[in-house]
Amino acid sequence: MPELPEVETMVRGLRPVVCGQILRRFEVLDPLLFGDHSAEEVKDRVECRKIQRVERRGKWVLFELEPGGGVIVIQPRMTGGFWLVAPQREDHARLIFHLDGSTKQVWYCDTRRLGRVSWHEDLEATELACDRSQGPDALVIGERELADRLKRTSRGIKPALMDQKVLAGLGNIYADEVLWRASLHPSRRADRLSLLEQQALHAAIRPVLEQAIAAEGSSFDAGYRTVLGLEGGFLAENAVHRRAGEACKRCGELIVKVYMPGLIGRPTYFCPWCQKLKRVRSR
DNA sequence: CGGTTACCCTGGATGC
DNA sequence: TGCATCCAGGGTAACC
Repeated sequence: MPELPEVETMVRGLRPVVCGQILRRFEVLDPLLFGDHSAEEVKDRVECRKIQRVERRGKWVLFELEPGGGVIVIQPRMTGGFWLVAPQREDHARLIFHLDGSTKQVWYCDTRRLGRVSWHEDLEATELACDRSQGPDALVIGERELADRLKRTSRGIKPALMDQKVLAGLGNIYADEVLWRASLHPSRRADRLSLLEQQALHAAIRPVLEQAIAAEGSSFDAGYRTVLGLEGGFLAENAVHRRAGEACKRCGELIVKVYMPGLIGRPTYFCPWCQKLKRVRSR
């Protein structure tokens, strides 16, 4: 479910309600979600501490507690999400943050239970953990840095963009949208883009993500919702993802859906006219 | 080492 | 209706 725009939307929704509040009780309904530190251990450290800030790094949510409380890091992965209102499916609730404020509790729900919860002693340790599995955030990365990182892999440009160690935040939906905007075929080799193509690619990332954030992310089926239970609107205005058979907004060619090697079980959508794999030789 | 796949999970949609 | 199969916003361990 959540890629960068969805997680950013969650964080923006959580901040005004959660920041400055004491985390009275950290109720753990599903201890399977925890990593190095057990649920009990985390409870001991975070309960009765003030939540100072809520931040996003790539697709991760960071709850920074007052000194001594460390940092709770939640990776929603495919189906994790936060609810300020009672969740649609209360049986999918995995955590409950009990607070003092007018919003008494914040639910964390995760249908498929693929999400993970970790805890780190302080900001420094959190930073290290983030850097170990994530590259620069997609909203922050510079053109040169992106180009340098793409030069280091011979994979297709789409799997490279989805690799969180290359840059953090893009997933299946927004990789498709960024590549369409930059007019690049998803199977182009990441290390063989021209300078112009590198520039076009970098220039496409921010506008796509910002438009998606403005729309509060992408919802379909029973998946992602905002913290208030609302659907994100981006898939009503996007270019290619989940639009197989529709006309390309740029050239009118029909959007296709393919499964590319290296991306198991994840469909790719693109415009075969705008996003050509090979240059057509003119004669 | 880098690239690819197998697998972790569950529920809704689709097909027979 | 009932049951099997497929599908899905992610990430990582294990394999070649």
